[in-house]
Amino acid sequence: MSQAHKTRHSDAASARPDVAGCPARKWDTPRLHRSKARPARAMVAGRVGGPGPGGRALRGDGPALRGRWWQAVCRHAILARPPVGDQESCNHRRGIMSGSVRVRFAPSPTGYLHIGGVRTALFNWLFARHHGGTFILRIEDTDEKRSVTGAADDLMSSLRWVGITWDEGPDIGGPHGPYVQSERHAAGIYRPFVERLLASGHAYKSFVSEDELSQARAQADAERRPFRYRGPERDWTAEQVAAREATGAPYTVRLKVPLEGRTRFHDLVRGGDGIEIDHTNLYDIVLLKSSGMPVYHLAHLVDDHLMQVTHVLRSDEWVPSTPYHVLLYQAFGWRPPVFAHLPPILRQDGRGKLSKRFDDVAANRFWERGYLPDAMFNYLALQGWSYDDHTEIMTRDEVVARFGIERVQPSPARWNPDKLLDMNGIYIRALAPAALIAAITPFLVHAGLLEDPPTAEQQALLLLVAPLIHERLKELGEAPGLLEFFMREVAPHGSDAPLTYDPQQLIPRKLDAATTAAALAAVGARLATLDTWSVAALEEALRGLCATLDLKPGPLFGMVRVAVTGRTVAPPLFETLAALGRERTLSRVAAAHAALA
RNA sequence: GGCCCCAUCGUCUAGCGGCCUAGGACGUCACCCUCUCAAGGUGAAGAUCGCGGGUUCGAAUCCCGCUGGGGUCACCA
Repeated sequence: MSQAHKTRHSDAASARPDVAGCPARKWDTPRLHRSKARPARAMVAGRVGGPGPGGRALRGDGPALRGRWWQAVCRHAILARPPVGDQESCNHRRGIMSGSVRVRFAPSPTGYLHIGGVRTALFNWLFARHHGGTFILRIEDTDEKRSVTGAADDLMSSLRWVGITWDEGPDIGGPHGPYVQSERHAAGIYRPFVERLLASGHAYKSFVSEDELSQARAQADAERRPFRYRGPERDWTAEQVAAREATGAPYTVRLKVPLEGRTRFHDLVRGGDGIEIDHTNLYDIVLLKSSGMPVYHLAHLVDDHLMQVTHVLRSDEWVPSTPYHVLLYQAFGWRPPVFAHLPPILRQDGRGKLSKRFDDVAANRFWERGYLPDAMFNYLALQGWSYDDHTEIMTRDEVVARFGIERVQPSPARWNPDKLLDMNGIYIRALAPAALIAAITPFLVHAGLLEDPPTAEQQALLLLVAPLIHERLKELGEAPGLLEFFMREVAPHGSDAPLTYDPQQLIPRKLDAATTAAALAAVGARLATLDTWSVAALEEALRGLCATLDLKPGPLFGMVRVAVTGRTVAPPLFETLAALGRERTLSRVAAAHAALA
């Protein structure tokens, strides 16, 4: 696993961090390696099948093969059993095989996109790319009250940042546009479908007011019984409805859910016999608000049908409302898509879903926190999906080639920032030197350590200094703190106070101020006369001084480190001195010496 | 509360009836390397596979019950 990965993020490459305000970076081919990792038997390309069920990854030769093969067959048998009939189900299979898989990510623009949303988008994207299908982005903004202006743009840049690109979407259009529901509503797309349901008796106009509803709900709560609204209007005659409508009373359109029976649907992630719900647990959901705007249940379904979506991969929380959707498909006489409900990502403390209140998970903030998109991509791919028992670091292409719903777990994952951080470190270390400099420069500029753009002199310094912190970085945002003393004559940790010394730090353990001062004076004298200011010469000189002063390297180098950097933790000493230059080194050593007087 | 889903080390996971005295990774700890910190190396601790019943010659793997956790019950998505 130590050789370079040659192919990376094919179609995502050009869409890299062009996030608003996000610096463009140069993405060299990283050398991903971690010597601890095994030679990865799973990396053998032959194990990864081509697209389609027949060619899916049938890994694990030997006894496991049969099991996996059967599982694959069974999963597809599930596809073959949707409620509409054999002809239709064959289409499903054909769909996957012929590469006509169509999936979508359909967020609502109610604010920032969080990491769980990105994961849902990612799995859809991976599914589409793996099967050579189409990935659609659709904005579901049918909630006038909650929609936030600018949220859609923000959300798109979050997706682009991790390298998720769409084939059809609001900004690029496509054969089934527009891709924003409010625009589709304005275009009158949904109305005919409501009329159709009304005409066929699958839906009805409901005249209850919101007040009446909340009252009824409150009463049901008080009586500790479930509230499941079934409008009395569901049995009204056409005349009754017309009469009421003539009064100008506002109404909603509700789905007339059958009072009896059960509805079943299959789920690719869970498998088994599917999920079945008794109609007595359902109610007559609103399809059309009194404002005339369709509700999610109706809008998404009409759009999925019109956009010929074949597979719905969405978050777990939609399971309870899926029966309504199935009923709606039946009412329209349409073939439902294949459902796959993705496990949620739980909060770090495990209590509930991810939320901004408890974890810092706004997707659009990760780049500014110093995360690499590749690291995020890799981490997120592993939240609920795995390849085998040991392969974790994978390029985009590898994940695309290996991804499959069969290996998506039904059980929840938990947000694990430590793991992400570790991966980020791995990806940072894999950056080529030039890529590292490009990656950290915006952070240094932001911290006021570099001009924007950096001067030639600053660029030269970066070239010298960036490699010193390369393997010490886990977040790019740590760069300013680590490099600050190269660029400013100030105290560490962002303070504007001049460089000052804490004698406690300056004086090594078991030494006193006088000895330390004497040693620093000797260091100053020696370095002042050094012939060549190079790493090798510096090391030779300082090691020589150890003998002269009868000090061990630890204490001597330690005090010089504090003198020169103002801190006890810093990059390797000789490289640091070499980069800092003779003049600044000597003046700081002198200043430290003075501080001990 | 009703309904639904889920259940392997602290966390992410491997496991598809015998390859399991349960494998890997993160995190933790120790040691090595070493001018500090990292990185790297070696090793350790850490899971009676939530509990209880079955089925089976054999179960982490299949079935049932329980418990626990999560989701959902809007003119929000």
